[in-house]
Amino acid sequence: MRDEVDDLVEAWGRERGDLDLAPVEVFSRISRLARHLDLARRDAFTAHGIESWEFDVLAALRRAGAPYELSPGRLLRETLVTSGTMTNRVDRLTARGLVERLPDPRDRRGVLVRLTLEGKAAVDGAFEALLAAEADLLADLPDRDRTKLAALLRSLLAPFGSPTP
Amino acid sequence: MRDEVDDLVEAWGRERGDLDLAPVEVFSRISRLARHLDLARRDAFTAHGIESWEFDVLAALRRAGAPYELSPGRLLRETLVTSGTMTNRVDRLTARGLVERLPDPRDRRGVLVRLTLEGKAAVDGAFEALLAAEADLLADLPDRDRTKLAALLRSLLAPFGSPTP
DNA sequence: GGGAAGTATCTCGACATCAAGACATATCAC
DNA sequence: GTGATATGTCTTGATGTCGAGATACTTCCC
Repeated sequence: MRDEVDDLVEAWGRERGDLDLAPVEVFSRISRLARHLDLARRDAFTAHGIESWEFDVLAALRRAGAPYELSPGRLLRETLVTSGTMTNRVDRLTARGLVERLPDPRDRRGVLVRLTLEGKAAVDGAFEALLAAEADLLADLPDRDRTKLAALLRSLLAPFGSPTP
Repeated sequence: MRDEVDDLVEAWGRERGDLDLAPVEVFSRISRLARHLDLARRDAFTAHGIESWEFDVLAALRRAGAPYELSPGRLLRETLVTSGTMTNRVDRLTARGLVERLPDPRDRRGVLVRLTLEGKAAVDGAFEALLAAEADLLADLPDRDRTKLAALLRSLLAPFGSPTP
């Protein structure tokens, strides 16, 4: 089975036969898969009326467990966006009634963002749809290969370290 | 070795133990690796004075082979951006002297974008830097594992088909 | 306690991208 | 040939993100 990257590597090989293109075989595929996944995610979510950036925020709150509250600072570290962006996102999610802002009782500088019941329902539905769509993409891969793939990816990802201190 | 996604899966497992999280083990790692790679790319390129979007365009021209010419339409299919974006990018690359616009001799609606000598030097230097940076990330992975990883990724990517008709 | 430094959040301006439409030229059917 | 449709590129307006700065509160140290 041939893929887009085989073409890419072939073209580079013609032009720069002097270089070792082995890294491209791995990383180009990862980048391209990530792009296709973004589109698949988008599709899965629009069926549930939410967008990818909304899912990112709601999912972080959902994973935190009851009472589904996190500070904006924690949220921006989880989702890797800047503070200005997070303010904007929380504004829009509040307007849609999926989250609400509360004063932080332990720090009067701070705020807590809390999932509403409606937000919890939305993120749970969207997550199930996402898992279903992703499971489809893995349908042809034997369990054994899937496990091996996850392990190899882990060994590449682990050195980057966790972004949540 | 533990990675960010192990934490992620653990958190989801606590909250939604009813779901099969196997797809997350694969696709979350791919998405996160892609993000880290973007940053690594950015670093490798800034040392050579160009930005990631510039590399995407210049590399497409470079891979095409001499005389390093492609139409804007072809470029936007290669780089997956819209036509407005490509117009803007070619404008800026032209201003920097890395590419030039020529009328297409075979179609008077059309234009050809051609790499300048300066552009060719820039993209070649940047590509070598990128390969070096990526090779570093693979340093701890035995050749055999790297090959296996590339093959598994290919089997996921192939069904998406080639974007260049 | 009082002042300095640190932390948390929000505001504002700049910018790259997208989506839709405008315009010019090519291609096809008759 | 002529008209209708398709194609290729550029323009325009809206939007989301980033980065830097502003503001408010807390914490640390003397």
